[in-house]
Amino acid sequence: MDVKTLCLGVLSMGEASGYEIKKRLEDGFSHFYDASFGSIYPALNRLQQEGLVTCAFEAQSKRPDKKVYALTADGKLALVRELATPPVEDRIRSEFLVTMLFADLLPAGYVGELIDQRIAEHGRVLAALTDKSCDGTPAQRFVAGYGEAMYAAAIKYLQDNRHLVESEALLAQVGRDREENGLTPRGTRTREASG
Amino acid sequence: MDVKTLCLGVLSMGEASGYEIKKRLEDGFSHFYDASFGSIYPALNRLQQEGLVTCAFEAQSKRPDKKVYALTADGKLALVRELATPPVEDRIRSEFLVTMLFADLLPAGYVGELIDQRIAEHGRVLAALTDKSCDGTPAQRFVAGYGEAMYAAAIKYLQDNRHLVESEALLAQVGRDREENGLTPRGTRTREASG
DNA sequence: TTATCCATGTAAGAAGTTACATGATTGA
DNA sequence: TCAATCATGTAACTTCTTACATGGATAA
Repeated sequence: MDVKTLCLGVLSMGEASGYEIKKRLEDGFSHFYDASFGSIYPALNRLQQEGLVTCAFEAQSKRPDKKVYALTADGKLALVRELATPPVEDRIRSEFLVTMLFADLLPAGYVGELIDQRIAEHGRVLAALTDKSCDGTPAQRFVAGYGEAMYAAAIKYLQDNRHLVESEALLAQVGRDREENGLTPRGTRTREASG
Repeated sequence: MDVKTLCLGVLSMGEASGYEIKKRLEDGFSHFYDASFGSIYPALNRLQQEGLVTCAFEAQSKRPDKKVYALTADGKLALVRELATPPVEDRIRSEFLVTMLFADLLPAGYVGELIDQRIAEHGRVLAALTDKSCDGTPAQRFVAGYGEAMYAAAIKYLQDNRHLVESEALLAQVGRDREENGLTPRGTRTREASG
């Protein structure tokens, strides 16, 4: 699955311009898939070449001209075929969690700030999703609700367990343990060699 | 943050070869960040050129030779500097959720199977994480626990709400609604134009 | 005997992001 | 007056994945 499929999907809910596709991805998709203009516009052009979408040029006064795309029968087929291939596993890339994993290398206050920010940001997204999960098709509510459940669980977990990465005393101890075990710059290696 | 930083991070917990770094990422990181050999080996070579890691060659009998990397003082500094820059938002790419969003284009039975598989797979990962969240540093338990919380919430949500994307009657209705609104192949556009 | 583990590396390519170019309109 | 919205597109670049090359040891 790639940006082309994503465009086909958005278009299956109604015709749209590239710009509008991006907007619709932002509010409704953005927590589990995203794409930039730099990938959407080329994708739409390729899709048109392949006959999977049609394009209607619309001149507008007071606004830049628009190219409104719509699915063709072939396009809908291609979308269904794509959707019928088993989805690959979720790919998640969380710099936040990497940072938390090495929290003992950072000032506890900074770690606390990061968690505060994260809770606040998740709260905002959660509120936005809660609005959305009331209307739309059942499938749209399902997906919005999924996001809600995830963000709510994340907030709760962070609140209940932040002490694990914020406790200064603990962190200092871990720091000392590390000195003893792993981080000597060189030369002291034993074990593991010459098996 | 990139694979180089990830390598520095793993090495901050103890020296390792490229192969071992990959293994350690797989069990402990893989649910929120991953990297392939094709990115790890070049990363380690660059890191060595930059003086952020040292490399000890270890000849092994009965096994291929090994290159064991260890952080230098500069490397640890670089890691801390990286970790101190605010993490970018999580990037999540879920083909599963995209598929769910367009579930009405697919046979309900197939959608049900996908959900069953997802619940089973999440259950496996959850069990693996539960083992891990008992030991390790507090930070490691924090991150493993975060994963646990997410997978548990996902499983519960799927069980409680799968009817939203599996109900045949509803889906058929949505399908008909779509015919009427969006998917006419071309020409019928009104609204939205010439604003 | 077949597959998997160990172990490193390169090269080609996919897929996407960022930054830029262009420019009127509108709201703060 | 400054920023944001609308609107499309290209080019350079980054980053990572996949596939390949190599090959002994071991477990099923």
